[in-house]
Amino acid sequence: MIKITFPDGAVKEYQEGISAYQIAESLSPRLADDVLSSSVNGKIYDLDRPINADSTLKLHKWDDPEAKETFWHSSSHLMAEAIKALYPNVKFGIGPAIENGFYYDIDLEGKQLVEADLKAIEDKMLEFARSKEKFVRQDVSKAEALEVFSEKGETFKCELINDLQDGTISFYTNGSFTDLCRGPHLRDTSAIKAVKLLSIAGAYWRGDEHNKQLTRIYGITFPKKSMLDEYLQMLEEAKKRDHRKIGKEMELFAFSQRVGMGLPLWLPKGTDLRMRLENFLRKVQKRYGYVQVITPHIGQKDLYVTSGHWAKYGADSFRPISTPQEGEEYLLKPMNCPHHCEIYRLKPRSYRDLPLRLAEFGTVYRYEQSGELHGLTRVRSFTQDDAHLFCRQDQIKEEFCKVIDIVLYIFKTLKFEEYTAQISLRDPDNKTKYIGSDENWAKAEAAIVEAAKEKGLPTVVELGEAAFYGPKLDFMVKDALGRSWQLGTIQVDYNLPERFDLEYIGSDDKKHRPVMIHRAPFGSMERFVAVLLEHTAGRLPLWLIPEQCIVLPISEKFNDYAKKVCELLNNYEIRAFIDDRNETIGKRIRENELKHTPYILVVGEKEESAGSVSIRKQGGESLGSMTVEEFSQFIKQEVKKELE
RNA sequence: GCCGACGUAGCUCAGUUGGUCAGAGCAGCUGAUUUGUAAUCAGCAGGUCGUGGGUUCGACUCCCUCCAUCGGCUCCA
Repeated sequence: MIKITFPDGAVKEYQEGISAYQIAESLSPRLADDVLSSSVNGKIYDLDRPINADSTLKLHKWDDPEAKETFWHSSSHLMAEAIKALYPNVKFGIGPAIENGFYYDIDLEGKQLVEADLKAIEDKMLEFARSKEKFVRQDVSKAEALEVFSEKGETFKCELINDLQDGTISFYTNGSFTDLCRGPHLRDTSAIKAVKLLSIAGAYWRGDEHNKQLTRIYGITFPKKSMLDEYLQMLEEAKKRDHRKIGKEMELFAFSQRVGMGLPLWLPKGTDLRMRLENFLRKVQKRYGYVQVITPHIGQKDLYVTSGHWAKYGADSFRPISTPQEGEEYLLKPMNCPHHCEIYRLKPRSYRDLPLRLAEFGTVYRYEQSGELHGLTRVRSFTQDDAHLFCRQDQIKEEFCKVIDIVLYIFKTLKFEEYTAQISLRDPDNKTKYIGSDENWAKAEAAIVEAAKEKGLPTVVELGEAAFYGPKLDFMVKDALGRSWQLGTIQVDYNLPERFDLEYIGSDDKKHRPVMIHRAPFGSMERFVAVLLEHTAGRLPLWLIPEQCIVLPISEKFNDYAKKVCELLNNYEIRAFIDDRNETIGKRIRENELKHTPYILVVGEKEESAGSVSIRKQGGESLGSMTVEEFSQFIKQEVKKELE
């Protein structure tokens, strides 16, 4: 007998070799129907795989991420089976579950697959799903695995097998399709009731563009048809929140082919919004002891040779700008740090001067490949809310904590409740690709981990994701379609101080090397505005929105009064506008509602004689009438509440 | 850059198997109307149907090139 411990702490005894599914059956037939996957001793485990020792057991139903992963992983095998049935000559790459669904990379041997072909694959998948094919696990030796797959001509699989440890290799078979796979999988295919293949894309084998490009098919499946319908509905809804659409509707920003791709044009309302965000951050930064600087948009090539960026990124950047003077070359600045380093170098610095916090809303230019550009989230010209903190080694953690405070204050004010903080550390197996001493790296990494822990951030640690010059902490937020975007970033840098030979005089009267911290709480103004628009679906908070209220005169007779109201409100620094078009009041209300204007002020005879405005809140709620002064006080209160 | 999708007025979209198919709504302009909380009425104007080739008696419709946009991949200081 073996002891099985359940998540609630209960312990039950079972026959050795019992499966998770049998245990579920013993608990309740209903549970056995719903359970899709299990974790044994914290590792995801096939429901039918025998359990041979005392273990902890967790049964996963659809709502658990583990269940979805198993479900979608099995679905990718089901898709592979269908594709193999329809196109027998294909070769397979990898086919994992992803956050929303799954994909499989396939070498179609020259055959072109277009979206119209997907329907046939979907139908085949459903056919196999209905025939309730078991997922059968088989442990194999490395030699055996290689033999099986090389016989089939599955060169990609053989490459994978070669990298695996003998004794850890397993196959899974569903129907006539056998795949190299660690598992786990569903018991059989019958749980997959709804299938949708979403798109075809090219993807390079092992993510390397020097390798062969395979065809990647993305899909998603559900245990119920209604869930698929809901999901597709959700995708439609998300499209409505696309910042590119909202930005166009609200006239915030635009692109022009003639100006150039990826070069955003900020329109008057967008500029207004952006400046308000910048001022908001300027105020916060001032409280935290930052000083503002302004540096040029170009710099001599030598500046970037010194910083090391020319060697590392020069080939993939905008080409140098040459001048009438022979041999003179300038680069569009791809970052602000080298300029700031030069400011640091202007005079001898004392340990008493540190930390020196230089901030700049610095516009930078980076050459992104054309296919990479995406609205405001990925552009070729953008403005970082940049700052560089020059500090002593022993100040790193405190400075880090303060930056985290700023980021959290911004997130709180703008109601970004869902974010993760990604700590990117060195790849411990490949330390050579990083600049800086082992000792310094270790110290910096420890400081970041401690600071994140102290601030209670929801963190994930990614090994090997660090920049070449230092570890970093990134704040990731999701857009309308669930894609993750990096916003705020904090990075330690031991490299630039070295390269620019930065120093300070310590209390010991000796020269020391300062540490540099790069940080940008918004990330970039462009990306931040994009994510903010998707997050709020264009319903920006009152303190930020370009048009806080709109004044509607009932008829032409009251245009003068409406103008007066508007001017008065503007004097109170309230962003009020007037809509005196020759349209019915009903139409003007409708259109301003559709624009999500927070307050609509209607003025007619009653209001003019009382010196008041009649207030309609966005959505239709009436707030009665107030004098112009009362209303301006009211708006100020509301704004104050938002910024608390 | 690569794989796939798409490209008709400023915007959102119709346009059946190639033959009055160049259309609608909104926006714009002109006029009427002077409005009390989600669409007043009438008229006018707007497009070499992304570009350049080709097939055809005839192409928005079929084929090819290129360009742009969109979904991915690679990359992201």
